[in-house]
Amino acid sequence: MRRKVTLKQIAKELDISISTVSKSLRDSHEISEETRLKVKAFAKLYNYKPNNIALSLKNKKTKTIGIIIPEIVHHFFATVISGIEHVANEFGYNVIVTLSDESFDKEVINLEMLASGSTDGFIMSLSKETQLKKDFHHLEEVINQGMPVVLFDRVTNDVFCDKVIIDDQLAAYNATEFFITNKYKNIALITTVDYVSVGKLRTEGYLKALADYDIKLDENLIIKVEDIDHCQKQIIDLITNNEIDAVFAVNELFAVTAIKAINKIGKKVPDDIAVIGFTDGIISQFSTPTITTVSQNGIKMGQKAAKMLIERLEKEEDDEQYTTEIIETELIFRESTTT
Amino acid sequence: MRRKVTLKQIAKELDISISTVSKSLRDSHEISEETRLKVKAFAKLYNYKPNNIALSLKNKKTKTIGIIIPEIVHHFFATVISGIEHVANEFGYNVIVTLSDESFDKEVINLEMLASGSTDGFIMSLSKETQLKKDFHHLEEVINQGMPVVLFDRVTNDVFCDKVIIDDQLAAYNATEFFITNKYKNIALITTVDYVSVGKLRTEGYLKALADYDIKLDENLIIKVEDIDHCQKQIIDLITNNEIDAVFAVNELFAVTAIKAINKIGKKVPDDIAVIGFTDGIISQFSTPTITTVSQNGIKMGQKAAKMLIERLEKEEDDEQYTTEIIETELIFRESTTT
DNA sequence: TTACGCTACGAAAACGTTTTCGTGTTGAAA
DNA sequence: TTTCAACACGAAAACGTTTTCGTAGCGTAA
Repeated sequence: MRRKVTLKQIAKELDISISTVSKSLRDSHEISEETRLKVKAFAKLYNYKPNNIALSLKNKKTKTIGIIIPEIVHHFFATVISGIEHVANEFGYNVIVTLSDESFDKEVINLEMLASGSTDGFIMSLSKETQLKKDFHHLEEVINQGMPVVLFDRVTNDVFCDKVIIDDQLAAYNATEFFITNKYKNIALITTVDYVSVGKLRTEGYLKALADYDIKLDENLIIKVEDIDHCQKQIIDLITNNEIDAVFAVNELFAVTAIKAINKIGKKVPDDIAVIGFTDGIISQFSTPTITTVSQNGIKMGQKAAKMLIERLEKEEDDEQYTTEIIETELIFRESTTT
Repeated sequence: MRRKVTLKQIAKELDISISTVSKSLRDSHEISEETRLKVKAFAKLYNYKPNNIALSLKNKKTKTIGIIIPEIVHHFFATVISGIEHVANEFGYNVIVTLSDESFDKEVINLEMLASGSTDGFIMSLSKETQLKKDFHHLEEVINQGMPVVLFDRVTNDVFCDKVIIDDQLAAYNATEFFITNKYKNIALITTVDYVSVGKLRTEGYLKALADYDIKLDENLIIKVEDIDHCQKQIIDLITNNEIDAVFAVNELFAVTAIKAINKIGKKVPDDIAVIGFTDGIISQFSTPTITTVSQNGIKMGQKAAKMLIERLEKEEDDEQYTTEIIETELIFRESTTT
């Protein structure tokens, strides 16, 4: 077993000082060509690589980005990570991923762990519980310590930092508007409880579209799902007990569940009831019928977030000018709607 | 902006030595109660947290696990990460994730980056290109340097280390056997090219089942997909040009694509043609019909891999006894088959 | 001969910890 | 009064780098 070789060992072996070795490897002009080449040859032979930890300690930079998200087993978040990772890699950064499991406490613990020197900055999406509690002290703390934070998707106005979001309200508005202008009149909404920021915004978009087109709001056509794992009954009730011709769901899962419910009562998608979902994930692409959906482009969100963070990390003066980047969405038409 | 406070600053502020501060915080009996409490109060006030980097340097341990996988936008890998992350967290480890994008070079680069002090060990699944090239020097290198590696799912016999796999061959055998014993005779196989280790094993399981039950092998019923993004035509050809009553697909995507192809030519799943897939992911759960599939349990794989790695990390003497853990699979029956 | 300026290298500090060892002070036992 | 242990603390090394500064040796110009 050949342990990693250090500058000290090379120095000892070559009977020169550590400084000389370091300088040689960094091509300092202070060192004679002869020594320089000798050191480099030796280093190459022994496959010397500078120790990242030592470098981090010295430079007070880890070249590492901390990602804290509610969960990873969720296509959207996976795509965001993918986007972040690629940009990070390009700029010589690594990413360290932790999951909050939608828990406030875990989010705090993970944040504090990583903030103790492990990362240079954070890219986060808030846990449901955090959004519910509206407690952002942990974020303010790290920001106050000079660590940049970029929030994406599930963000809050109460924290001052860079953000990357989509215009959830507009996207929902557009989807609803599509239904309206295509003569659908009884448009149901399957959304989340209001404390989930994106759910609330999407609900608002739906409401605004109805209002703008003078369509009377029927509260019975709106359901707010609390527990995503047990949404089925709620959705079946909605479909069976109301005369509807269109469903707008604020995520894929609700959309596909709605479609299955519609099939179950003997109606057809899209002929009897049309469906639009949110998030262009695996389900939308492969369900039968494939689902018309609002594309969220997690990759692009991740890339943008990473770029914003790295840019802030690499410029020395910290300006307090925070920006909120809006990633454009588009309606992707598939089989669950007709035009 | 209140920067992170260090031992040195506390020492200076309290006019005592760094050692005393450190010992106080670690509840050393060497320190008088008075001093100890004073220091602790001060540390709490200023929210002192030991710097991870400094600790890593001193202890020669990072408490970090490196994960290198082909891609993250893939439900199975996401579940494995989830499993790893939770176990890691439980034991006080963080995980740092990098993606090889199925590229040998990126796998090597990432491995070397992280091996330079950033992590204590690795959990990996090999990239396709690596499996094709059969070049594992990078792995041998880090193992040789004393860093434990645990390979999962896409592994190789050429590297000596701990491994976590499922019995791909047996799982495929069982799926095929299910078809056979239920009177299906013309069983098609949609698999990958042979250099993907798991694809090859699953193919072997299929072949073995046919052989054991004296079913004549029809080469036309087997297709090996090279490019997963353009498998559609191949699959449609298979379905249209052959008299088949069952399809075994080595992943979800192939399975759902087959189902869509079957529907397109006017046949029904499962009545005309039954389908079994592999990997119990989102697609299998939400496609219409839902897909009978071999459950791979990525969570459990991740957990097991993390436990094996951490166990090796935490015991000082390194035995050279490597084990290969086999995670049991099960056939999950859904709507794409009848019994 | 003296003075000076290069060249080529080494010593040491710094990053933030932990830990070993040394030591001054105190109190009690002889 | 002397001796010794116990107590409470500090100095310093170590982890692996980079970088600043100091300097020995040498050649050259005055």
